[in-house]
Amino acid sequence: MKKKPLKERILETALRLFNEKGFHGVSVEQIVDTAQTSKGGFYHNFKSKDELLYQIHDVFITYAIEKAQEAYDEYKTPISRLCAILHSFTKVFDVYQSHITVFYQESIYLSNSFQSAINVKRDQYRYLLEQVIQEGQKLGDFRKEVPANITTMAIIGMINWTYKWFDQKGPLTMEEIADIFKDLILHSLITEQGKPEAVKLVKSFSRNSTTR
Amino acid sequence: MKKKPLKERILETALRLFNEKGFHGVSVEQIVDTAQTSKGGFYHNFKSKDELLYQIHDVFITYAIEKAQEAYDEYKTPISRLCAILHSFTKVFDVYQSHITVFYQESIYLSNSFQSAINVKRDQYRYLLEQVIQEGQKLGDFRKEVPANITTMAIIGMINWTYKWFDQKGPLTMEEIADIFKDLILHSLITEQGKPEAVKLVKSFSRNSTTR
Amino acid sequence: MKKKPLKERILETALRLFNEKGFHGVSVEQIVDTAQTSKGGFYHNFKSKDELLYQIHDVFITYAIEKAQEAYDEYKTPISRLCAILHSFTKVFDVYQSHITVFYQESIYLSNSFQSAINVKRDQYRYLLEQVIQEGQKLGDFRKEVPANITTMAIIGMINWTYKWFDQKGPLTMEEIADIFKDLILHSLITEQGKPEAVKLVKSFSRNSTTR
Amino acid sequence: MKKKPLKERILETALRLFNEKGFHGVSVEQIVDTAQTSKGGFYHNFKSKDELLYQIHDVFITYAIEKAQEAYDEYKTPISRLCAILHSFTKVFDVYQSHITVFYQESIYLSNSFQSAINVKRDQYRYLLEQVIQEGQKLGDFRKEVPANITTMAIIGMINWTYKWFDQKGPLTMEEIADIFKDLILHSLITEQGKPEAVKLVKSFSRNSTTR
DNA sequence: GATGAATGAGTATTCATTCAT
DNA sequence: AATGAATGAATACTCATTCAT
Repeated sequence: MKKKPLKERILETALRLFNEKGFHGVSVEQIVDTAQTSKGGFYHNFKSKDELLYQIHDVFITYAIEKAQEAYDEYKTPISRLCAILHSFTKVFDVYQSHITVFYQESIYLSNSFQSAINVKRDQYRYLLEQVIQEGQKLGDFRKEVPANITTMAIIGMINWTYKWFDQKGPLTMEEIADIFKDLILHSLITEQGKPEAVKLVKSFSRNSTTR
Repeated sequence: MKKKPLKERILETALRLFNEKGFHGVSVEQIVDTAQTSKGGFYHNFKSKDELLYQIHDVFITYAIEKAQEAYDEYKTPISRLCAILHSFTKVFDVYQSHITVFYQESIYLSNSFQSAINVKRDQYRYLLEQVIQEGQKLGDFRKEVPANITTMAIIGMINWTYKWFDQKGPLTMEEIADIFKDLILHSLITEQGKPEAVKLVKSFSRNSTTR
Repeated sequence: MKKKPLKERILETALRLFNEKGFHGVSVEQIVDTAQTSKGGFYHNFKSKDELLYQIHDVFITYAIEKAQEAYDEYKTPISRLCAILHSFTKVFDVYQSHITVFYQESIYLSNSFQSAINVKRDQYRYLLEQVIQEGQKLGDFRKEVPANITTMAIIGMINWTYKWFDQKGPLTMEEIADIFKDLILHSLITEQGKPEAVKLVKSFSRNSTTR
Repeated sequence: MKKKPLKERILETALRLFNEKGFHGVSVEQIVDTAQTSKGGFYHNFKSKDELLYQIHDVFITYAIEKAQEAYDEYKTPISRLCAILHSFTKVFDVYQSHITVFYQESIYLSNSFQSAINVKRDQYRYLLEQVIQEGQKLGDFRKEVPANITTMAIIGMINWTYKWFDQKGPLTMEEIADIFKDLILHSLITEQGKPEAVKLVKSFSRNSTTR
């Protein structure tokens, strides 16, 4: 019956429960009962409930950076890279939706040492995106009027907030939403110079250009 | 010495503490000690710790809707209304930054009845913004290619996320950030038809138009 | 029925139980059950089980110093002072036998800060006795061949060890035992010069002197 | 690398740890980690943590009795026997200082059956010393005014208490301390008749006698 | 003989809430 | 209105012990 190793079983169970009721709404007892193990089994695998929370954070943020980095590496122009990074987030979302919720909702409760470990990776993610925007501005594809750092945070906010409202069973898939985000973000940043490339990546541009 | 009424003192103290350590990181005892009152004083004013959390939520969301509604009412065109609503958020931020953090961080821990009360108001806020976007699309000022509801959530995410990173002592004021957001959002939505009006509201448009 | 204040009731109950089963052999639950109160009642009065242990220590050692100091102050010669201090311990024993057992048995488990607080007082007690012996050696009443500090520890050992074997229901009272200790100790320390005074304080000396 | 047999390694490690932190301050896990073995290795050699504690007790008390008995057997007069027994304790101390601490500190936590096994040997030790004193009193070497049993406990207390304060790195060796104890004890017990023999065993007596 | 994952009863402690004063 | 002593259910965590390998 129980195929999966205990540690994994605990992690997944905890994740699901945290996602439903929040970190503080779930007791270790509930976790071990649901995961069909014992207190001992839990603490044999995790030093504390806090460490479990950290691991959930770490799994997600590590994966998110990895996917974003892959997206960055695969493409060579700022516009295509930006689109690819936005798109990469849909993959993260597919696999780790629950992690994301827990990540943004409960990170305040991580103990200090765990928190700084996470912040390092969080910053890496932000930095990657900011880089792409700066490169785009340098090359003249993106408007220079908006500061790269604030723009980065605006985009990150737009993306991250989806964890609050995205519904798996809703009318749109995460991929479709990502396409809309790409559309909005490219329109908000692109210069005349960048439009030809954008046309290939976002449908609405073509119409836009032809209309003109 | 203690000028303010007890209830207010408790609310403010709790808010500050919740903001620093999270709802679950603060006990009623800490609140009453810091607010220089007693357990009795607390429970005389609040039915439960949960109700206190609710009141914090309610104060903020009520104020946010009010300001957004004022902004809506004061202006008559979608473009100016959108700008005004974005701007209104800076006022909310100035007064209620701590509330906002608690609101987005801890709402999961509100008991069900409180949660639905809050959700009603939360939806009102969202609806107001969505209305403006739909009106703009109808009138041809905003692009119809992007769905109004997703766009609304994108904007809300962009704005709300600021509570995670905005720093009072940072280089930019909330007002300056709001101007950047206006710039980004208008560029992402506006049509050729809307540009003349946008020019008056956002600096960068003028440059944009003349360049062309 | 319950006349005594809760804190006192908990202290006495805990003391009795610790005395019987040792600090680690008694749970907070057992204490509160026996003392007819609740976990909350316990922790309202004591920060931790450790603090309770500390208080037991402190009550005893404070009383012991006080009685020894009184004995010291009441008499003026080293011989009479030594006898009085030995005698004072019987009073301490009468009132605090259980405390003593816990004190010597469990002090290793006090947390560091508590431990140093106790050690300060423990040293005071030792110092008082050592003073008396040094004074006696200076005046020529006590033999100078034995070092005062080791002699002090020998006496303290002799006295303290009684907690391991003294039996309230045994054939001898603590007072009678103290008389025997006085006898042994004076004989082990006294010089020819000191004997006249010792005669008045310990019976066996008279016989000793006349026989000669 | 690991020359010693596992059981011995565990015993020594446990002893050291118990000595530092007390029986309850050390977990089986800490023991096996420090001793570089496993839970299984532990329970293969000891039925329980309790049995390990018992073995520490037993090793020490058995050795102490053996040395005291050897001292008793080697000499034939009460005075020389008393001195030899006091001296024998220094040997025990050299080899088993940690055992002694654990013995006196933690014996309360031995389970009943183990406790009675230990008490039998403890009584043997006491009995041996009491015998010597009674013989001395019978022969007229020791004063009859003091009861043999209380005197025995006084001596045992004096000796045992050293485990609380003796410092390996202190100014005096255990042997020197034992000499002082011999001095004090003989002075406290000896009669005129016994003095000639005591002179040979304790330096200060000679001075004493000549002075007279 | 040896391992270490797993157990689960037991522990100290916290904390929102009540209520007599 | 205000106090703070008292409650007791709930919580995270420990640890001696077992057992399949």
